[in-house]
Amino acid sequence: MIGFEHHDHRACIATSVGEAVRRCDAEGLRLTDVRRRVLEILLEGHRAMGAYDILEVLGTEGLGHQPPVAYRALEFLVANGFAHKIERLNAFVACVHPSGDCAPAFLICRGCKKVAEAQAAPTDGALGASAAAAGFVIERAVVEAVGLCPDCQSADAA
Amino acid sequence: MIGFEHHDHRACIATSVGEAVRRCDAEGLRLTDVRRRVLEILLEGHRAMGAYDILEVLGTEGLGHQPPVAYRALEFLVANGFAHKIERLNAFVACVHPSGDCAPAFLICRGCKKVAEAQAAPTDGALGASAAAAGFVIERAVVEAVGLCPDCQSADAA
DNA sequence: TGCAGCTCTGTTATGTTGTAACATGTTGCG
DNA sequence: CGCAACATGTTACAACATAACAGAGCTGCA
Repeated sequence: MIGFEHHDHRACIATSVGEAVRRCDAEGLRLTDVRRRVLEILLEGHRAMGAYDILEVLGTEGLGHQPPVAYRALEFLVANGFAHKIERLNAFVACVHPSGDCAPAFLICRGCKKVAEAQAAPTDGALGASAAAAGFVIERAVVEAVGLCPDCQSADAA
Repeated sequence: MIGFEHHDHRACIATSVGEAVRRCDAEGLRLTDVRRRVLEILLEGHRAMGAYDILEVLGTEGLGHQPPVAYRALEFLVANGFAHKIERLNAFVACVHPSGDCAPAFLICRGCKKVAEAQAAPTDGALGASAAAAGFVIERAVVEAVGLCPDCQSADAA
């Protein structure tokens, strides 16, 4: 899992964007300026960002001032596994996994809004058993846990 | 789990409302007309309903025409465990458990919008382990799985 | 009884998030 | 080139949610 530990952001962004470029190339996807820039913005923030937050940044760079610009780029990124939507926050985060297929679980810090992405296998365990018993077929599942990250626990205690 | 099987709705509603009345009484909570009616509306629908759907019903009954009326009642119900919010749908469902404290997981049918509520223990298993490893303290977690219920699988196949 | 404090309700207005629809570029390919 | 497919720009609006304040009604207490 990529978590709350501090790390080299610059390198993290470069690596992730590089991966995205490579995968788009391999799969015939078009990582255009806007899409790439939105991915970078998400990676730079390394936290959940609203579509309008992103749009504001795009605006200052002359890459579009209207909501659909941001939403379309985000739709592309989410559809292709480069980013995820955090329903609870109406916000988006970059995916931390190079591969395209993941069943993410999120740890959302209510203090600093940072989001860590863990891997979950929600269809295993109690939920999968319940679903199977009910005859329900799970296609996608999201897990969103709210709590406090180590930094914010310290701040809270202080 | 309460799932997609057909059942006696009337009895289901009466039981749930009765439970709510009893618990509010015991805990000094005020289940007012609006709040009680909203709970009934959710139970009658037995599916995820938007705040504005509920407001529309309230409106025809002279119980308020403005968004805050519905949102306030829903806030009360959610805060006290009588209902849950489905983030993915921006919608609400009645809780099917008599007790006040549950860690719900939802099976959301993308065909008919019905929602089944299962119990999950998200803090166990892989997610709990990841969180512990990162030093993250989980306070609440929601699990929302999207798929097809048995009825809609049949309809899909047809 | 009266009134002080609280909770709940009613209402206006507005903020936030997300899309439909259509016009205009841009790219790749025969 | 000329077409088809995809991407972007723009307008307008729909859907979801809340801030802020006014008034009604209960509760407890002197």
